[in-house]
Amino acid sequence: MKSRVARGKTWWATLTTVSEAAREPDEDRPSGHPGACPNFHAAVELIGRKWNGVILQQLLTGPLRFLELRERVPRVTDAMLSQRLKELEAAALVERVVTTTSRPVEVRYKLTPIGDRLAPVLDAVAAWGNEWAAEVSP
Amino acid sequence: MKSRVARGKTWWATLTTVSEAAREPDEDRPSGHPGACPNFHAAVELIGRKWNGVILQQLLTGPLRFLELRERVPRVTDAMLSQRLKELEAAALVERVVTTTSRPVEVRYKLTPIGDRLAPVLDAVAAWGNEWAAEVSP
DNA sequence: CAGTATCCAGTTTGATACTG
DNA sequence: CAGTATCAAACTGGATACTG
Repeated sequence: MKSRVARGKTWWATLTTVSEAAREPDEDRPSGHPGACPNFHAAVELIGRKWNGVILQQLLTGPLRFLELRERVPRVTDAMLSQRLKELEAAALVERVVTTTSRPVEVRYKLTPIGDRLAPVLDAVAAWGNEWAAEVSP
Repeated sequence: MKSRVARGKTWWATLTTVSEAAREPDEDRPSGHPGACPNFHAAVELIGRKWNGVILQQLLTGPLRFLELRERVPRVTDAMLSQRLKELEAAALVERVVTTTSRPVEVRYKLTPIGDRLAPVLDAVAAWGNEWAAEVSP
């Protein structure tokens, strides 16, 4: 296998760029009404993808190594975490930084600037999540 | 088949309540560090679930009927939309209102109060989504 | 440590057709 | 209109074992 970012063939892996998502057909709505914004659509499904929200939330606290991340994300497996990190890297939200080339290597995952700007978004989700929880289980 | 909310057996359909989600094991993190908040985890994956984000966004503009919703949510199918609406109803975000009992019946889906409070959250996601799109495709 | 490869069961989706 | 039934195909996630 050649490239990183290969196996994670997912809904959006079929799009190479966000701009493609932006061109997301959306056809079949002949005239008028607004319909959903493709950017929103892509964004919400990316961060809501299983594990991604939690991974991102943890990285918001600072760069983490693979194992650190794994122990902070409850039931995730190596394979899942690895795949999700590749997807997030491809989406330009996360950067993979090799700290040491001497073996064993040290790798850190850190948010990119745009990834970092997710902070208020995830905070808003977390805040709502608590209200929701309080609502549903009084 | 008896109950509404039956077929959509999904990750979180295995939890009956949000409070159960809150008790989500999270075990295996013996001591210390914060780890992810289960409320956040559940919330982000619920709204990020395929179609849910867009459905919710559309309902934020006001109550909609089944077909209105379907035409506003790009590629969704009847079956998917129906299933998602049942899940959102079970999650207490959406309320199903039967407007007319005379045939053909008229049904409207509207957000509950807690569902309505998602507005700022989804706005934040949308705003970020646009920044992200601009970033990735300049 | 930081992953990858493989296998595979279980879910999720999508098409299509049909009902009250 | 507002869905449900059914079936096949696609994708996902998890376990296990292995590498540099």
